[in-house]
Amino acid sequence: MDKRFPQYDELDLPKVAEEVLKQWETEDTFGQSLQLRKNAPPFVFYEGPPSANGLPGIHHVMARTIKDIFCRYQTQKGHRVDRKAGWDTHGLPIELGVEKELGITKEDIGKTISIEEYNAACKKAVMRYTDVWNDLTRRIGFWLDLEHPYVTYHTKYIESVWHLLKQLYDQDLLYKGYTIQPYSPAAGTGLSSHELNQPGTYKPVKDTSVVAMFRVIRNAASEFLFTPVENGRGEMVQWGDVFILAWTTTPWTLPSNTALTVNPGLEYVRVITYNPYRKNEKCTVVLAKAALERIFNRGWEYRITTNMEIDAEEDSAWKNEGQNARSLLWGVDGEFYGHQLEGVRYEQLLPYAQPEDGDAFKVIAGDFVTTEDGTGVVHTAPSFGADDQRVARQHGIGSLTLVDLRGRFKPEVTDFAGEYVKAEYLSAEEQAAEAKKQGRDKYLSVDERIAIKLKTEGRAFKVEKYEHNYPHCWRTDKPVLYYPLDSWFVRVTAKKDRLIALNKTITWKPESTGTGRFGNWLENLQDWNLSRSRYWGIPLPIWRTEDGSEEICIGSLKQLKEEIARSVQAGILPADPYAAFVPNDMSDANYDGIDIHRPYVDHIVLVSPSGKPMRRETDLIDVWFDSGAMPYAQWHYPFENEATFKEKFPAAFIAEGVDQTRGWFYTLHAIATLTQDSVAYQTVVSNGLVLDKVGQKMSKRLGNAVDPFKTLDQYGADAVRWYMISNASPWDNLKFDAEGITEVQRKFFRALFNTYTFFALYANIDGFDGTGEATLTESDRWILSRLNSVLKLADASYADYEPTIAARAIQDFVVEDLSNWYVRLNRRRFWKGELGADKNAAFRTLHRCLEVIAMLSAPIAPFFSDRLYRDLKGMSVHLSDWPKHDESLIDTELEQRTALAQKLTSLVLSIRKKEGHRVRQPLQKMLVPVTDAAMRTRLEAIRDLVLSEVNVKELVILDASESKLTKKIKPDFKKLGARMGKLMKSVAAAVNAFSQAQIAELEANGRLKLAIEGQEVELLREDVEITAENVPGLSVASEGPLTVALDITLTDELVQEGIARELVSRIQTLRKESGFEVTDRIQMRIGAGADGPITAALARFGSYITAETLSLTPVDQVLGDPDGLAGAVVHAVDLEDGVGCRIALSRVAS
RNA sequence: AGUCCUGUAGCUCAGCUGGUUAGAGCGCUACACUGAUAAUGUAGAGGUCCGCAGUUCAAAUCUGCGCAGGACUACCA
Repeated sequence: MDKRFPQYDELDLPKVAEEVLKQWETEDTFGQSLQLRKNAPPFVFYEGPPSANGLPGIHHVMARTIKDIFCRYQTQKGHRVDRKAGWDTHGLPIELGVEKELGITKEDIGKTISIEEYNAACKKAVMRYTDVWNDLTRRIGFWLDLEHPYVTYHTKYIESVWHLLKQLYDQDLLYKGYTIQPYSPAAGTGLSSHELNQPGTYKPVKDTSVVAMFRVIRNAASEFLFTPVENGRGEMVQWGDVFILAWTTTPWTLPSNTALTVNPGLEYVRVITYNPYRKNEKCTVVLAKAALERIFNRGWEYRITTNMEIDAEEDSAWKNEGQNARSLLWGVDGEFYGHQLEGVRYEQLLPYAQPEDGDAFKVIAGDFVTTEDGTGVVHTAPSFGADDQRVARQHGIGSLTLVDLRGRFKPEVTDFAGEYVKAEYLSAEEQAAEAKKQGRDKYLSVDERIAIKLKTEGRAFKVEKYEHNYPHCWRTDKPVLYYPLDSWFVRVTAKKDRLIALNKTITWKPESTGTGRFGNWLENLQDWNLSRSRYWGIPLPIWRTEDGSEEICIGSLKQLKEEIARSVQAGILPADPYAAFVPNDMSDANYDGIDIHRPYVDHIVLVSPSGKPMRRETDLIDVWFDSGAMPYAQWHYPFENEATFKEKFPAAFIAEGVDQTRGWFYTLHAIATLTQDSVAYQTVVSNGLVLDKVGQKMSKRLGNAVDPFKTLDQYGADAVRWYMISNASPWDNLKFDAEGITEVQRKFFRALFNTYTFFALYANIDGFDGTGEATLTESDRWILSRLNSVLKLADASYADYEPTIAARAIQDFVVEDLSNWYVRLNRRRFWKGELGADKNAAFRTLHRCLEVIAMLSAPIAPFFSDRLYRDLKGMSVHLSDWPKHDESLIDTELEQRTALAQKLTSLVLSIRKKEGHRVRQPLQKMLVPVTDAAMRTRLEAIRDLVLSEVNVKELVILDASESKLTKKIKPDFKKLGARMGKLMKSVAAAVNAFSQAQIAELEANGRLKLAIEGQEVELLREDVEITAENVPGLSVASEGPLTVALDITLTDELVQEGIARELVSRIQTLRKESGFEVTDRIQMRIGAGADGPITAALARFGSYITAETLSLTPVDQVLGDPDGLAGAVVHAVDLEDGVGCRIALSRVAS
């Protein structure tokens, strides 16, 4: 037999994927698909570069699947979709990984290991897992040009980045500033705000918080705080020293305090009380009125001033228990506004050092001060807070920076010199060692010891643990400090309006990420801190004279060479270290011949216009700038490929995880806006997280991470991809459950595979070749109509970046419509009789369905659909053109009609079930009452279909209006509600209570007047739904408006036919069990009692039985002694209770 | 603390331009079917549609306030 259509024994998706992958590689199918669209309009996709120093996880399968889907879809739609791979190769994660491997810290770099060696190690480390990544990319079927990736450490890439920086510089969008920045002492670098905004950086921590007491110096400005008070004995006394209360959660910054900030517009109060940690020591404290309750909240007792002294003396409990006492006496004595406190001076709290760059220790005003927390007075340490620094600068206040870059106190802080300011910077062992030194069981943090010191000195009013969220370094997990640093910034705030306006033109999937998360981010934009004090990254191309008066930003290697030449000429640089480089030679060899990373680029000293030496600013740039520069740098634009760049900018589509919102999505957007005044991408899909099956984040620590390779091995890429896409929208988090993949495999892929196998089996037998006359039946037209509806929906969904809708529609079609309905109903047409117009129609229809489904599924399941398409059409589906949907083939009426047939069928089957009649037992008739002509027409059309489905001989259509059926009436709320309004409830109640007579009247007249709540309302026939509820005397089932009655009377003839069918079924099973081919002819003999039901059935339906079973035995010889049939095997068969026979079968040699 | 997303059957998800029996698949139970068969059909059990209030004749659907989970934002002294 000619096997035009390959047949398979079983479905093995991983094997299919492997084989198809091999085919792709030998045929270069990807290359062909690009070649095919060489001159087609481009669809531009940007691949976000992964960092190859870590292993890929299952979430990468998700992200890459999404990217692949739309690239494949657009290719099928006739676009040229180039996909250049890329690698993100610089940055902190890589450096920290290398440090760990080499067992060094940042301090060692340049000492125990040269920068050269260190960077070489980074370069090696970063590409370590490229093979693993490439393997994953291939195995999940993500088509990407892995042969020509862009790599961010290549000289060409860096040159493009320099060019971008120069553009920013020339627009005055790059500046150097001394600012307070988030700084990670553990990583040894400042952090940009978007690094701080990585998921999980803000964590709840319990810090020691202190309300410190700053002693006011008495002078003219503060005199009003020193007013004497009456002490209860009629004497006017000075109530102890006067203190300003200020709260902090970072006691380690107190030694660096240089000012106190109050809100000039807020009300403050003077409170007379006692020091909570010093028994019976009077004091006067100043704080915001609104903070009173919070500070004096421990059941501390409020007393009017005059009796306080006496009460305090009498209250021995208070005297002895101090802070633990039930009550602390206090009284408000004087109110004033914050601005009155301005200029008040106080004694330095912890006098370890004096600021040299300005005034200090006085009260200043700042609008940012609130009373939501603390005392309404902000302890101000200009070095460790952005607000602090700004307000201090405004008031000429100096600063103290008593902490070094590793997060340790400087020597001046004698009590704590050299100690880390955060306990988290010490390992458990170090903490234990420190505890020993301290002579304690447990290590006490600097914060805790400062609090103790203040308590003993009588300068603490309140010490509490305070839980709040604090930012942590995204790489080291250690707390961040705010620290004054010199850095270079991109002035993105200057273009804030453009950034916002351009964002509004971007299509975000889902929309809320763009308007909410990203939109809000842009609204609160901060300048982009570009500096990183590290080694492995793109060096900042700015050279400066020592005094900073002259500087130059280099935008190309050519320019650098020219400047070097000038410097050499001026005698500043002995020789050109890049002498080998030839400007304007764009060959890779020329570019790869030099290295412009540190330390090489650091050795270059340029000459300023006035002849002074200029050295490079030592910082690197933020790696996020690297990846944000990929639209330009991947093409070495503007030095090469200008046309290519222009054609491929901006991208039509990008996709990454939501975690990139403030990462890559932002840097792409910022750089494009600032340098091109354009978006970098028109559509962005941000996918959600992949969680484990109970909804927890996957992590190595929890051991619930899923290995992508094992998953692919086990299920094949198609099933994994299909599962991920069909289960939930990409932007919803996916609870990854392997059982879901199994289900997809079983339902969708097996149904599709079985359908194809079925087709191939009979198409091969009949030698179907797609030609010949074809007369489409109603069900052919139906499935083609459904197919076109699905095609239309899938097309629109893919175009709208809604792959889940497409996947579900395709899957439903395959499983329900095609496999469970069309193929099941039409089975006989495929194997019965010779190849003719009808059979041809069946083959063609099924072939078309499979072919289109292969094309629709190709973006999501690229391997299996390619195999399917190749088997059907002999070419790769990925080289095919997306099918056009044919509106004329969509027949809604037909689809509805078939839906009606399906519903009717299911109703009849449910009656059979209820009455205990199996489907093989034919029944005489079914009755369906109808209410209108349209319904009657529909029923006529599906009559044969339904009858054969449910094995009933006759369908009687009853006219519901005339018969004596019991009726049911239901108001149409949508129609009536609008008209009846408030009366609706009563109307509904009245309608539901209608008698059969009333229903009949409404049906007859078309209208009925009702009295509802004293008003007359008119009910029209269209306002209600009238359905038949019952057919007296018959077994009935109904669903909604549809009712079916089944006549279950059995005649002898019906019983015999049932037995005949039963026999056919048994014989077919026996044929199969005996290993006969579907086309084999047989001889048969049946032994049964002479006057039993089987004999009667054989007498009447013998020829039917022999025809169905391909039996050559003459009908009148079938009944006989089974043992008499030569070479046959005899089987005993029970048809139903008490009815049995013996059957002999033998194959006739063909 | 604020913003956004999510909350529907044991599980995964539809439905959500308001309309009266809230659906599917999986899983479970029972029965049936058998020329695709590790498939399929029918039936059953399983729901305070997260809670409360409001708008409305009518709310899973719209509004407000909560609760839970997640993501994000924040210099929070």
